[in-house]
Amino acid sequence: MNLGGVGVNVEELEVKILKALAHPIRLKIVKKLRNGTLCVCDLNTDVEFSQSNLSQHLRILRDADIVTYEREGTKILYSIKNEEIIKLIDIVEKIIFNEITEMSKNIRS
Amino acid sequence: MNLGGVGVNVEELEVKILKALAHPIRLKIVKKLRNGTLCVCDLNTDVEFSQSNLSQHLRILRDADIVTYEREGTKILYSIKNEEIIKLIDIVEKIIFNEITEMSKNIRS
DNA sequence: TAAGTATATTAGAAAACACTAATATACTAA
DNA sequence: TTAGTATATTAGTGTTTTCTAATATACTTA
Repeated sequence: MNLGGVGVNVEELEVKILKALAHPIRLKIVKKLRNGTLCVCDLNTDVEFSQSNLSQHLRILRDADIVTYEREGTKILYSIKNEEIIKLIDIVEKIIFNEITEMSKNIRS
Repeated sequence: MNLGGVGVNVEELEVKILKALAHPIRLKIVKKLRNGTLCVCDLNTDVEFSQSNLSQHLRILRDADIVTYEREGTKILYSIKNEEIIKLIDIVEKIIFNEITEMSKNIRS
């Protein structure tokens, strides 16, 4: 695809989205944002990751156009940029839910 | 989630699916399989990747439960295990399509 | 059984990614 | 202007992923 003289590789962008979501911390961040806007400080309540680390993951999500942010006073508020992202995650959850349900059937039989 | 004494980490499985799809070659493989079953030899027509490399990527897709395979004579036929996977990819495509459409609007204005 | 075809596995080197610690930036309030 | 709070960036190191080349396995057919 080529728009206005700017070469764009669709597959590359698709992979970028998937890659950005394919990390436990980043997936957790996006899931938290599913319920609405949060500031970095809210996201940072997790002990699992350091502030620096969180910030780096947020950058990857920004670069992949998965989240946007805006300043509000001293805080930075993050939100999911695109409703479709939520659908994507919902589907992944559904896939795993079905998989586990299937597994449990096999275990019991 | 804990089923039948087997500890299962949902998030981990979700990440595994996303990770498996988050590679240009693997995404291409899955897209080819979207239209139906193919043998490794069909997938291997691409010059982009070697036989060995293809085989390794197929393994990753199998491990993530994205594809299944069955032998038919001398060939191995691969197919997508789960219809939901197709929906997932369709959504990723849609996200990028919208993104690019939006981009092109901004370029022209 | 031997040779051929299709596919998988292994080993090892190069590239990409992720984390920690330290430092920088950008606001706000005193 | 100074100090304080919130967030981002950088550098460096350890870990994971990816690729290539070589080899192994599993069928089939002569």
